[in-house]
Order: sequence, then structure tokens, then C-alpha cells
Amino acid sequence: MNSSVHQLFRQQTVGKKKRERTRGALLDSAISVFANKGYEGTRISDITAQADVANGTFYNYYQDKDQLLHDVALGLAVEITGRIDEEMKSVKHAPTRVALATAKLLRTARKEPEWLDVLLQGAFIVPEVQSATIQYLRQDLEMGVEQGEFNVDIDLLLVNQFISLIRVAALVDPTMSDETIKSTCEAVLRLLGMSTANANNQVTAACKSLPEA
Amino acid sequence: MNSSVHQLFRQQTVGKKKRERTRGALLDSAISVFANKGYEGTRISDITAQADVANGTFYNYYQDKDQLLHDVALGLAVEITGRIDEEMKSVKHAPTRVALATAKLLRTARKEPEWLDVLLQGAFIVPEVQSATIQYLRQDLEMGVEQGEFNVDIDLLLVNQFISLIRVAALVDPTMSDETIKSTCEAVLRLLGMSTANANNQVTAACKSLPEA
DNA sequence: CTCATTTTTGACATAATCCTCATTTTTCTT
DNA sequence: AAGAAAAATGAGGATTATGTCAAAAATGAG
Repeated sequence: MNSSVHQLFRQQTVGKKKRERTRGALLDSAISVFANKGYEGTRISDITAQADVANGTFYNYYQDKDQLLHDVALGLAVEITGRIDEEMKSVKHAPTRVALATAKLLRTARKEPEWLDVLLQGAFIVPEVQSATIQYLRQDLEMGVEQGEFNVDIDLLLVNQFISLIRVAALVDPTMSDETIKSTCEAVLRLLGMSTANANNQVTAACKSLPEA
Repeated sequence: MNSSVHQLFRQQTVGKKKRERTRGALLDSAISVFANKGYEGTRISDITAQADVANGTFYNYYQDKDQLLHDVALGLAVEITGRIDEEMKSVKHAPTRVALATAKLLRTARKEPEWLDVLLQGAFIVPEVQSATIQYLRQDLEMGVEQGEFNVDIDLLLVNQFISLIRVAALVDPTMSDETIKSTCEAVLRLLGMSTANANNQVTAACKSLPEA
């Protein structure tokens, strides 16, 4: 049985050969199970049951949970950052970009809480997912320093602090209210060295350009 | 075999009856194993082996891992916050208190990385440990707002953001260099609404009052 | 030192999960 | 629609962890 309504990887594989479609089913299943039981708490049999395939089928595609998490999280990273980037092509002001990207990411998490959950699990466990995520962020942060808007050193610690603020939002308020999104965006900008008032203004402006709840 | 040099709970139970001493051994063992294998990855047999007792002995003291984590993390919370509070009795200026407490906590983590690791695991898993930690923090944060130094709303989200910055420091730099400690203290103050320059000054001043590395 | 009480022990029954592979079923090309 | 290739199946052996308990050992009060 597969209770997830939004099947990212299955959608990506309709029309392809059976092999790819089954892989897609396993990946979608993994999103749901990893999110609900956590990576450590997940059993292979949870994933195959959710994907509606036999136990042995898993081993036709992956050798272990690690490889599956790698594929799932990296796929989610590509999907999510791709969407956000696409919507921000024309924005050149770093604080606006950061506020918008954060808000859009958290909005995504409101609709698909499992996506962010699994992406973050991957970012803390799979090095390749971590570096993909970090690289994506780092550009905007460095742009903000060059623009004289962010008054901090951009290093590995700072980027991880950024990511951890995202994680906390999902943890404290899984429903991801507008309130939580706004507070988190402001916290991020303060972390980057903007004043409370400045951060507030940036976030208020950025949120206006978001589609309605 | 017990490779840990610093045996907090055993120290607390020397002279007491056998029952308390064995409990202390289990608690110290748990610190080491939880820190190295993570809560989920820990087997009961790991803990009894490390404590140099038989498998069945565990069940004379705890019904499951949960109860053990509860005791260990709460014990660590009491020990660590107790020490820090004691050393800050006379400090009334909230930003100084926050910078000092953060620096002292991270200094503790340098000497006893396992303590902070397990405390944080507990804070995210055991509600009672979480609320103990949060209550401890919240007082200083609210004091800072009253003193007009922290320009933010103190809510559950903010307190968790604070804690997550601590966690990130331990994650990114387990050796906990002075550099990491300083950066983290500054990030915390920025999160609380202080300017980069102000945060910098506070932290520099606070670090001067710390004992040498 | 004695011995009732407390504590420890570790083999074992139970249970959970992993992973394989011989067999069956499905796919899809011609 | 036939049939070779691809994919799926799920029973079962191997492994690992859990929690129990009757017997053995250690404790410490008198």
C-alpha cells in the first residue's frame, strides 16, 4: 500500500521501462518511511511493503539502506533547489534571495513535510547530499557579503548554522505556519548580520511576492 | 572494559552501596556508547559490555534504553547547567551571561565531547530533558529583552534555534577550537538581535574572563 | 565470622531482520 | 501471439538482539 499522494519519483518515471518505474516506487516509498520512522528506525521490509513489492525486490535495486537514502535525498535536493532557483532567476539582491529561498523552501515543507525531512536527514548522513546543499547556499551568502548586506564571514560553520535553522523550523512546527516561516526567515537574516529591523523589512517585502497560502 | 577516563556518575556514587555504584557504571557506560553509536544504534549489550557487567544486569536497573537515556541526559543537564550557573552567579548583564554560558558550555564540550553529545540527544528525544534545558535558557533570554539588549521575541522557536546553534558547533568541529567557540557565541548573539559589531565586542570581553585553554 | 539478603550471572527461549536464490511471473520485441 | 529476456517473488537459513530466570556469587549487618 502506498498512502503518499505526491509521488515525485513515480511521476518522473511514467512511460519509462518497468525497471525505472519500480525504482521510482521504491524511492517514493522511502521518502514516506524515512520521514515517519527515521533512517535508523526504517526496516527494508517497511520500504518494500509501502512500495507494494516483495521483500526480495529491494535487493534487485539497492545493496542497502545507505544507497537508497543517497538516491532519495539527492533526488530531493535536485528537485527542490531546482524549483526554487527557477523561481528566483531574476532576483539579484542577496538578502531578498536568501529570504525568498528560505520562505519558498519552508512553503514546500508545508505541502510536502516529508521532502524536507528526508532531505535534511540525507544532508546530515550522506556527504554528497551535504555538499550539494552547502554549495547551493554558499553562492547567495557570498553574494550578500560582496553586496555589503551580510556582515559575517561565510564559512562551513555558518552554512551549517543556516541549515540548522531550517531544520528547527520543521521540528518545532511541522505544520509550518506563516508565523514560523516569517520568524525563521528573520532569524536567518539576523544570523547573517542584519539588524532585527532590517531583517524584518526584507522578510515582509519578500513574503509579499509569495503566492497566497 | 570501560575506556572512558572521566566517570561522572561513578564519581558521584563512590562510597554508596553496591546498587548505586553499578547504576553509576551503567550511566557512565551509556554516555560513552550513546555518544559513539547514537541512541538508535546502541544495543543493550553494548552498554553492559562497556560497563563490565553481564547482560542481565541491565534489567535489574532499567526496563529499556529510553529510561536509561532519560536518566543519563537529565543527570548531565543538572551537572552541566549547575556548574555553569555556579560560575556566573554574579553576572547580571544578559548578553554577558549568554556569551559566557555558551562559551563555558562549549569549553565543557571540548573536554568532554560525549557529555554535550548525549545531552543534546536527550534534549531532542526526552521531553523532560528538553524542558529542563529550555527553562534554563529562557530566563537569560528574557532578561536580555527586559534589559533592552536582545531585540527579538522569545518563544519556543527561538530557544530551539539557540540550542541548534550549539549542536552545530559540536557537529562541525568536534575538537571545539577557540575559533569555533567564538564564532558560535557571536552567531548566538546575532540571532538574538545584536549587531555583528556588538556581538563581537561582547564575546571578546566574555572570552577574556574564561580560564586559559 | 555467619548467613540472610541483595545482586549478578549467562544460557536460553523468543522474536526480529537480513539477504539469497530457485522458481514463477511479467514484459516487450519481433 | 510466441518466446527469450527481464523482473518479481517469498520461503527459508543465517544472524543478531531482546528479555527471563534459576542458580551462583557477593555483600554487609550483627
